Amino acid sequence: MSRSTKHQTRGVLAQRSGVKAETIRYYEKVMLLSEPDRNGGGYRVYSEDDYQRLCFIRRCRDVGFSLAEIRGLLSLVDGDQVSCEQVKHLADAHLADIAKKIGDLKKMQSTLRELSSNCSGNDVPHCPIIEALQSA
Amino acid sequence: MSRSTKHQTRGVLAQRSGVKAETIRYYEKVMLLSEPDRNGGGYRVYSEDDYQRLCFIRRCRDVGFSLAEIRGLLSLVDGDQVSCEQVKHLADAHLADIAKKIGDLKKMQSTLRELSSNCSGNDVPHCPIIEALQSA
DNA sequence: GTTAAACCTTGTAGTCACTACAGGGTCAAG
DNA sequence: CTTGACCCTGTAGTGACTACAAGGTTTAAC
Repeated sequence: MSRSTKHQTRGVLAQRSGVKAETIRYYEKVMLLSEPDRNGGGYRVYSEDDYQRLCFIRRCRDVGFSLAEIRGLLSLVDGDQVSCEQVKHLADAHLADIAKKIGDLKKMQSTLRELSSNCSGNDVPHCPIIEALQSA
Repeated sequence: MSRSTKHQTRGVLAQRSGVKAETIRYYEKVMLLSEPDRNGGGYRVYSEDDYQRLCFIRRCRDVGFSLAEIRGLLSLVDGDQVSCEQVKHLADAHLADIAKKIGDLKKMQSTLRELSSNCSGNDVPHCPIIEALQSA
């Protein structure tokens, strides 16, 4: 471990990882990240391993995993007990979640599009969108 | 107003509207619903107008409007100043939101699907999903 | 050497839209 | 008259942050 990799403050880690500095503190609080070392002034000092772990978390968030799901994935990684079976199960469950959310949003979209298409957008007192919502 | 329409307790309103009883109390707290009359024992007693308003709110929620957006729509309705212009603007802004959310979810979906397709799901120690998330 | 900016520290409170109690009071049926 | 289903209040919890306030540290410039 070179000296430079231990010189990362929270802000540097934030910039490199794309995770906001305050969010890093939050991840520490909810124990996704372990408590880092401190320098003389009490500043957090992060290692390259911390950086890797944070990037893993960010990528998981990017594909929509919840922090609870990420905790599960991390415990598999941490325990050296990574089996495809469990990971694929988590991923596929999450894919089902995503599909459901997309379905729900598409339903909203088509309903609202239909309402909107009946509405001229002119400055008239009777709005078909409102009327539909009032008595659908 | 007949006697029966003034006899609705919170539970009855909940059942009829499909909004949970606790949620009705919450809507009163955040002032989407005005404070209803009370009976001798202090129970809330709702009118048919309250029912209509609650259904309007529920339909708005069904198409994904936030409570803030609904507040905007309700103030237009309450003020008798419903112009298509403003309503359509709100609806179209919300449609843009929905479209963005669908886009984001689809991106997650395709990324995660690709990861998942590389994973056999067998009980082996190296999982390509995890490896991809660790070093993408 | 000092000073100012830019960073960091802590704890706490706010966001959104509910949901879930605890600890009581009221009402309707039998 | 008792039982059970409903209702009342206030408060705290959810998820995943975000935004302070009130201070301490570091670093760069002058």
